Amino acid sequence: MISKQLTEIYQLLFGSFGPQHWWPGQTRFEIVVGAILTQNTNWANVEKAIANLKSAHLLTPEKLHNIDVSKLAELIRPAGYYNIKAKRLKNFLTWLFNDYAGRLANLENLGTDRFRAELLTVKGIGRETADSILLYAFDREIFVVDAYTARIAARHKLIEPGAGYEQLRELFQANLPQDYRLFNEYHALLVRLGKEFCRPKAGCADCPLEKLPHTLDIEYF
DNA sequence: GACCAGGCACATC
DNA sequence: GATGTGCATGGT
Repeated sequence: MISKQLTEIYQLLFGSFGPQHWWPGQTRFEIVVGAILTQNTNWANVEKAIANLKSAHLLTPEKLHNIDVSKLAELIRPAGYYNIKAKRLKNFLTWLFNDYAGRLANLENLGTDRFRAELLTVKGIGRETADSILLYAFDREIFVVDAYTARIAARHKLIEPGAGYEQLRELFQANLPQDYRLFNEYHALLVRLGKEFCRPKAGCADCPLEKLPHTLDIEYF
């Protein structure tokens, strides 16, 4: 059974790495901003951008909604793709202010399906970003899929090669206990594993999943 | 200097 | 629906 394999993987990862304390962010808004800034970008660079926003005392929906997009772009420059990401942050804020009075708390009333669908209408918020916001900022039972998740699932033959985002999300989401704390920790552990053992040029020596069935010659993407 | 990093939108077939 | 491209910084 898939659920048994997923549970075994989780136990091996947690036993080896321990709790990852995700999401690394002080406030719900900081989590949302981080989710957008980390798109295809190393987290260390995102931290620099967020530090800039904090230093300028701009890390609130009101402040970011009101500052000039070019000023915002300059502040988040270390995160890379800074022009497009500044627009994406603005798109989120425009939606938040137009439809929800600029208050994240007003989003709490949304059912998860509706919430996800609405996030996906914002240009610049795709599936992974939406799901990260839902899980890590709003404690919704949505499993976040990223490049590491896909690599690891492929490497351990949990899913057919070529599976898409929704199939991967379904794999984890439907075969685990419905607990946002578990989804939170599991995804964080997969990223930890991916960074250390399941990336180009990384070896499998001392990988916590070394003894599980796997293949080395997978395509990275 | 090449390669990579917790994606996404858009064009094109 | 699948595939290709632009977007950009900072670490290895």
